[in-house]
Amino acid sequence: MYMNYWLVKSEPFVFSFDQLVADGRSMWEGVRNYQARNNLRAMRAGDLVLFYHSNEGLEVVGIAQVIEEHYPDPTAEKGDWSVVDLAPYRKLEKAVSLKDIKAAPGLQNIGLVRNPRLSVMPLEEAEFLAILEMGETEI
DNA sequence: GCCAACGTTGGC
DNA sequence: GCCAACGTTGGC
Repeated sequence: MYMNYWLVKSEPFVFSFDQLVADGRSMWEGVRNYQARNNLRAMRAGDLVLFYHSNEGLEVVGIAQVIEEHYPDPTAEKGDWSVVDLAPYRKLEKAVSLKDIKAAPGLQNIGLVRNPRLSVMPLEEAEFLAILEMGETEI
């Protein structure tokens, strides 16, 4: 079975990975960027999603899993926006910093570096696995 | 807190 | 449909 890999960003003081763990699941709401929305719509149930803390932390801290594919964003008052539901999958043994990602061979083209403002992005399998390895975590 | 990069809006 | 102006994101 083919699986897609993704990375989402969240400001930890707004919604952290620990909060996702505490809640058990979360609707990924509020995306108002077309590229990010289209990425949400391409997510399939079971896909794994790296969870990155932006603004504070600046590190990948955990893995989430898509448990509900896209549906209309109930928080959108107008426009054509989507959400997915995510559940916590695993916390990384060791957080992987943006600095280390930038310094890693093979991660030079990762969306996180090339397009730092995009909040939902696809990852190559090799990129996903490289970050897991840096995080000393196996799936 | 600054500012660069990018996306969106709106006048023409 | 172009492009200038503006707003937002997010690293530093």
